[in-house]
Amino acid sequence: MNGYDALSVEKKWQQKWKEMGIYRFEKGKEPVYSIDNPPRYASGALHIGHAVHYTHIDFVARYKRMRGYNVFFPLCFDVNGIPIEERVERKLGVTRKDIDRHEFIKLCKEFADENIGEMIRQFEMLGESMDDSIYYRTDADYYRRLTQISFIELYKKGLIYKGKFPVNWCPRCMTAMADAEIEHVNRKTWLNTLKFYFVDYTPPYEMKGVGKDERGWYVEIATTRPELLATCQMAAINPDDERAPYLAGKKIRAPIYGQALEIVEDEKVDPEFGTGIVMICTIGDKDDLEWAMKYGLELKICINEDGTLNSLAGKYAGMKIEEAKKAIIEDLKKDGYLIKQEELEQSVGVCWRCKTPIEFIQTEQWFLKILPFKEEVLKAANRMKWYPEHMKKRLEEWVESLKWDWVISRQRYFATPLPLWECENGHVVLAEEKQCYVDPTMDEPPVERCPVCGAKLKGSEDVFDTWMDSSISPLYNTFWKRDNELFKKLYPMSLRPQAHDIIRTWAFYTILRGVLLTGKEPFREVMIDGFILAPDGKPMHTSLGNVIDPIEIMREHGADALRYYAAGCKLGEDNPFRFQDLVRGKRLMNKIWNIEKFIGNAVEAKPSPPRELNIIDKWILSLYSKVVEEATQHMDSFEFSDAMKKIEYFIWHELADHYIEMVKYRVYGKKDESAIYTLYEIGLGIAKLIAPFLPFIAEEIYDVHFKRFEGEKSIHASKWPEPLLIDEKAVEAGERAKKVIAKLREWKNKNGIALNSPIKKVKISGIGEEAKETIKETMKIEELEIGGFEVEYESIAEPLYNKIGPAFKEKSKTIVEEIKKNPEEIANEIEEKGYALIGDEIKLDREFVRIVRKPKGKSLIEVDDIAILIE
RNA sequence: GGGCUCGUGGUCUAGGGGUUAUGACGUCGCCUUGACGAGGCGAAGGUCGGGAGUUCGAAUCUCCCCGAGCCCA
Repeated sequence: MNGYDALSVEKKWQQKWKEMGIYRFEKGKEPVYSIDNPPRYASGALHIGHAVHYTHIDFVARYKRMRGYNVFFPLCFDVNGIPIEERVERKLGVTRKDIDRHEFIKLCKEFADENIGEMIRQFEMLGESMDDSIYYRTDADYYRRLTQISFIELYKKGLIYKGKFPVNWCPRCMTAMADAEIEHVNRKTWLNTLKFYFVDYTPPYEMKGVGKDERGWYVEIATTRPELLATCQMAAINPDDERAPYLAGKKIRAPIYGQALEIVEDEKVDPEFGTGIVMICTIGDKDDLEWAMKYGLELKICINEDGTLNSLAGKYAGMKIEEAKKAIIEDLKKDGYLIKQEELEQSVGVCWRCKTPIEFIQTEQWFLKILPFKEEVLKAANRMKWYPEHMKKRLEEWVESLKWDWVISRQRYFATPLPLWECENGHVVLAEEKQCYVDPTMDEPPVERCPVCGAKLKGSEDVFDTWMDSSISPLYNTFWKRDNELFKKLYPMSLRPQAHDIIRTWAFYTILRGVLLTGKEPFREVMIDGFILAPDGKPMHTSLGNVIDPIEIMREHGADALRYYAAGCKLGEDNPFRFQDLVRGKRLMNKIWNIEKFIGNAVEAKPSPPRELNIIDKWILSLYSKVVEEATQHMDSFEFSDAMKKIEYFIWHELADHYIEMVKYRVYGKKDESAIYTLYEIGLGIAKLIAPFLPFIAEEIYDVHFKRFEGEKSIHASKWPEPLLIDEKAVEAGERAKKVIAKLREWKNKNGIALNSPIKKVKISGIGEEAKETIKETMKIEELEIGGFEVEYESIAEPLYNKIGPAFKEKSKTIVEEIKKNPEEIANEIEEKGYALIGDEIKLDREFVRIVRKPKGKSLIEVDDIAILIE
């Protein structure tokens, strides 16, 4: 009855908050807490992982605001790159090469625009307190301008170069790809075992993988890529292989093409794979490339940009890779080179969008030097605080393993253009900073002709890898190149929140760019989130049918319920989605709602501190104050689940279960000023404590019960609570009263007595008088005596393991056993003599045991050393 | 194959050297008392993925194995 109606309340505040505009960053106001909010990729629906991550970020934003910070938390979208191009291509059934470049870009922008409106709506539903007055999108001129300016600066510093270099290439998308864009999938393929005849060598005897036929002796080599035979330059065998002494250094001939290959020893060769001897083409996969570097092989590439073979491939030139593979296998068979074909499960690098296998090809690309800056990046990473700390290791491992520079150019359309023109002789003219944003495919160069050779200039058609855009978000956010004064104040940013899958991309590139362009790390703290898994603990996949839609969850249970789940997800860990958390969250909210209703009914005017506080009020205020302290500490280190748990336990199991029961007699009718004051302070305080987590219900509670007495128009513009008082004596007395009352309630329950039915006479021994009235009134005891009856106590010794262990080592076990066997005797002995004798020689001092007093007798109710007698 | 992380009652989770192992969801029993039955009281249920080791003592540390996640190869 009168439960909390989340859905209608949330709808109301979504609307009102928009009108109120309370989440505004104010330029110049200190102190600032700035969040490098991940720009949401403008591809469409919010998934549950996004929902939880952005909710975590919102916890921080709301908390910091309440702590008095001027919070910078932008509403922002990432609108560059291949996924949007892909969507548009698929939607229109075309490839971008079919339409005009600028027409295509326009279509991409329109596609993004359509999504952004819906995504803003989703953020509102979630209760995100992002600030739309500092809105940005990464495809806007004002943003791309910075990408270009940063390129110009890096170029002038000599960190950019153009080079021929083998790059990952998707033959379908016709673009170079960063390693990060490559997915690995398992595919079935044929492993072909081929004969490579020796040039002029006769092995001493037949061995595994070495055979002889009418044409002579040969080595068997297994390969999945026979179409690359033309570029084959070496073969290798593991030095531990027993055949190595006979084969290493010998020469063999590649089938069909006939070039001679030397067999080398290399421990990277897996002796178990195929025949244990591999052929090395310069560029088949990354291992090949490493070998090519290691042995200084010439880079021979037989695959073109469009996935056809070039003239190196001889008669197979012009064929597509798969076609050529089939043809060459036919020829190998025909010519007697093919020994056998086996099916093989193989991990293949594919384009993350279109799943076409990636090839290495030689292209002209632009590079940003990163290899010389590994140390600096690591140092910068060390100056930042990582939550959780172990995430930093992932970055370190990545940086240390880097082998080549960053390919920053792409052959795409929907991204930031490189701000440069080139002449036919390869001279480069950079755009001027003031020209940016500039699109060299449309705009004029700053000079008419090449200043070096006078040739005509042509605008670059290359665009940037979108990480070039993403990794300047802290520079954009701190007004770099827009307002130098602000930049000096705001950079580095306070916090980078992100997920653990892009440590090697977003985090790394951002730190690198920050270091290269400013000499400083881009943020002070990094908060790394894990993934949200399906309820079954597996990653969510449409094909597995285990996808959870956050929008549906919110429509059914409300955003606060979803946020309650998010609060239970530990930072940095992968969490399965838990429907049970929604249930618990809703119950908690209902509980809080009713507590606040009780408090609201009791309070008529804003109470001032009373002349004297009741001891029970001091008790609950102390517990409350401790929770405030603990929650604050947890929030400061992004331990949301710990904070939430502490707050929740206090609200439900201290405030509701005990305090409110104990205070009712002073509220009904009497309006005790100490009680009203306490209820008001805690009622308001807990609403504030839950405000970052459950912003909707917190606001509604504030609006209904507290706003008329408080100054702020929204709880989210109010101050985070401070501890009020901590009185250990009151805590002790309150805890004892709580135990007595709990025991009496339990006793009533067990005896089928209604909780509010009176008890005639109760005697209690073992507590003081402080809380006598509370116990008497709460339990409706007509006559309560403290003391007033003889209780026999017995002392019991309990072993203190952490004391006994280090002192007695291997004898500890016996001692503990003895104590457990005769707890009373040992306690008595220690109380009399100061020590107890165990066996003949072990003297057990008082410091090794805890002596507990317990009432003796069965007709009593006992809690610890308290005895209760009901007559 | 490598780096990092995780594996605790039916389910999810806390705890990361000291011995009745936290709580939630679910289950069972009792209780309509003036904030709340979306509540209260109580109960059953785990020996902490498996194995070995270090230690007086291990869910907690070390090693190996098994399973999972992310990234990389």
